[in-house]
Amino acid sequence: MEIKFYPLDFTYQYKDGTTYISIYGKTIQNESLCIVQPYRPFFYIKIDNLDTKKLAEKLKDLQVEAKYNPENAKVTGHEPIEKELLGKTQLFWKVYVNYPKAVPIISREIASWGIECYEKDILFVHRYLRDNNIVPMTLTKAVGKFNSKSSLRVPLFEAEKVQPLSLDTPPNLKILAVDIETYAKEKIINFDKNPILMIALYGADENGKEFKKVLTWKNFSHDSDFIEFVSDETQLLQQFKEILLHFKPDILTGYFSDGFDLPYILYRANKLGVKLDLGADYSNLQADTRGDAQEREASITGTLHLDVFKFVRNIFGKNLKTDSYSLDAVSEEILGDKKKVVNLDLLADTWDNNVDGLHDYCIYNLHDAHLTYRLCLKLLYDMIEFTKIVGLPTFDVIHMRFSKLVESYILKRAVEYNVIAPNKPAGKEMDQRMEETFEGAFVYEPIPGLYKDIVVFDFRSLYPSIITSHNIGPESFSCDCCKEVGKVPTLEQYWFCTQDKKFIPNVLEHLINIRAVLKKEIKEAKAKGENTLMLEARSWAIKTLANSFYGYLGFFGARWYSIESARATTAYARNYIRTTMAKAEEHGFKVCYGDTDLLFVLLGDKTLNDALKFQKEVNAVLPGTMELELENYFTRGLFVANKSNTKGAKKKYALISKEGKMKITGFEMIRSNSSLLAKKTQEKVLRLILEDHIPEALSTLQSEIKKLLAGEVPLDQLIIRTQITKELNSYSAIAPHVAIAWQMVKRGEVVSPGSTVEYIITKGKGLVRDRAKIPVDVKAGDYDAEYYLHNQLLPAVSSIFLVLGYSEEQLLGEKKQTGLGKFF
DNA sequence: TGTAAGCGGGG
DNA sequence: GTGTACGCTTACA
Repeated sequence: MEIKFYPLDFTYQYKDGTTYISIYGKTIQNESLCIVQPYRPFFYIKIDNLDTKKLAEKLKDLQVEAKYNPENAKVTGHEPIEKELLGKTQLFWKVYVNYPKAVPIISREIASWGIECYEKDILFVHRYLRDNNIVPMTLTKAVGKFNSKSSLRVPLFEAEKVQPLSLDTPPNLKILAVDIETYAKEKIINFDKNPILMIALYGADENGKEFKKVLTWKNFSHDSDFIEFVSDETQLLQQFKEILLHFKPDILTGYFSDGFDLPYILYRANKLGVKLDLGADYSNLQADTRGDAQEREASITGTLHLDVFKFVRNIFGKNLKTDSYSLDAVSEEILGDKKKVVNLDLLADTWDNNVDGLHDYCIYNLHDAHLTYRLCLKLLYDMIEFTKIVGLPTFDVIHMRFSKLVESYILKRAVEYNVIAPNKPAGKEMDQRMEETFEGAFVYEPIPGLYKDIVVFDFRSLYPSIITSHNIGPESFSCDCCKEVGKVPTLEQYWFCTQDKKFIPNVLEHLINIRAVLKKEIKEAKAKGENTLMLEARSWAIKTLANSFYGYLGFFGARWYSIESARATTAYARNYIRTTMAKAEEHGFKVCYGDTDLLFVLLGDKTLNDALKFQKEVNAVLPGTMELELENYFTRGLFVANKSNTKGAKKKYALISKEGKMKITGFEMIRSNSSLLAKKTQEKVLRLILEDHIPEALSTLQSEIKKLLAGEVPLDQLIIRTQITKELNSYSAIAPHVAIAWQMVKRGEVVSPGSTVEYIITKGKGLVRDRAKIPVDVKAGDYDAEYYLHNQLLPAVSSIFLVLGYSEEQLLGEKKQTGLGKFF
């Protein structure tokens, strides 16, 4: 018979001389099951001029003792095969062994004979998926029969054939989020000493019905329908297990559940003798309780465990503004919702002495689970799209950094290209690679000033398009045929083949092509008013992956490492931006700025049409997929000088479009630790200047100064926020924010690293830190105007006015204006 | 100025 | 798990 299903989670086992892949998934009828199929472990060896007869004999007799394994490691067969390694087609043997763990054992032995072994460290499940082109999360077909004697928690299907059907993904997955609260008197997390006090679960069943629950083991009066009391911690864990087995989530999610919640649950369960055999095969919850918490992984066979934090840290965080990946910060940015505010330091005391106070903590606990659930739901599209491109289990994908994602994608494509993967570096080679460096992008030093009529061009996907257009990669480097014609500009000892398109640039080009198709689809779907979230997630996934190829080629741990390729890519990029600048000048344009792939051109007495003509001319000679795009036209742009000297600051400018939209880059005063007064004034002033109202900008600033000095600025505009980054007593210098933190501690509040303190600098004499006060204690007007003027307001705007010819003294009205307010 | 340790997340 | 293994900041010689 034939079944259609979506694969979610994978494992393998060895039984009676055969290794079976287990695929846990859901059928299109929404039923969970396990599909098993035999698959043989193997790796490759290079057969240069070896005596193959002798080698075959040796392999046949080879047997390596293997402790803790089902049997001694043996070779079970071999077959010759032609494959390409780093651009050269050569003869290899595919060597089969008796079980997956025999691969490293046997290959190590063969390597000691001086024979090169390849693909000996590719995970068995990954190997199976790639060789059979099976993509997790997508519609798949299996042919075989059900085994009525399944010893699993789900039906067992024995497959003769498993094959992909389409890229359709499961329509409804049951997600359950988990979050725990633990007893903690000190800051240190101690699995052994401190019990779990409550466990929150939030999810939705297949009908979309909300499920919410907080389990806890102390009674108190309350009116919440989601709280369930149990007798003790043992029962808490027991009930957690019952709920999981009853709810049967397809996806179990958590926030840092790999490193905290699940390891903690497992540790306590082991200590209290609760068996957490939650796996579909009755295997135990697997979680590391020791070692580096950041690198831990937790899993339940048959259930897809997704730690949202891991996905954010490794992959999604790049396009978030926040640089903290705490649940609070990430939820706020993605969901617009924050954690509930409770004092966790008081939880242990509340637990011991004031049970009625526990209700707030239960609400807090549930809310964390709810946030996690919503984050998982929101990010699931993105996780699935990476799964589909890379072709590996979602669990594995979210644990990968970009280098590994790129490599996994290349490895998948290597199967169809009949390419053998180069080995990972080890020992000396690794050390050597780590020392190799390469020059980055070119940034033009702007002349400080206010400019008008700026046209911004950018090279679309610069690095990927250079790699594909110039055939850059380890296989095409230093070929025999193109020494004269394939030279890299400014790096002439390097050349790349101009004859055949090689593997790496081919793979990347394919990625770029599917994105181009996708972009069209998105446009069409949008025109029809259709939901494009999934397509956009896919497009984003492909773009980020494509953009990572360049970094991958220069990454020391890469199989397809090629520092020359990375160097050539940036050399080409620098050359393109420079020659394009020169060409703009030839066309009579003045260039005011350029950075990596961006080019800022002044129209001067020319028209937008002239600029388009220039663009067309540039594009006419650009090779391959390279393209210069017109990004935008800005009516005004401001470039300021560095603080320490008069040179133009790089990566720091403000632009305004015809529609009045501002684009501000790099002005570091726009930071969370600046007061609202500084932020708002800076923005107002910038806008006025860019809108060509320089006198008004000046008068606005001066009236703000006047208000400030007169004590009329509202206190909420003067609050300064600074983060406490370490334990208070480890600060050697007592800055104002540390002084404030101590004040708060004296009042019984707890200030832990990571928390932000707020303060206002008040009037008076002496040290600034002694005059820092908690905002609620400050009376209106009781602020140190001079401090705010010189430490907040002026630093935010002085570099801006300096460009226009106004010194600080002039801003303060101490000197007459000598500035020119000139245009360039 | 260079290398080692330590943190991130979580209560 | 056919093991690894990130990247930045801070501490100290």
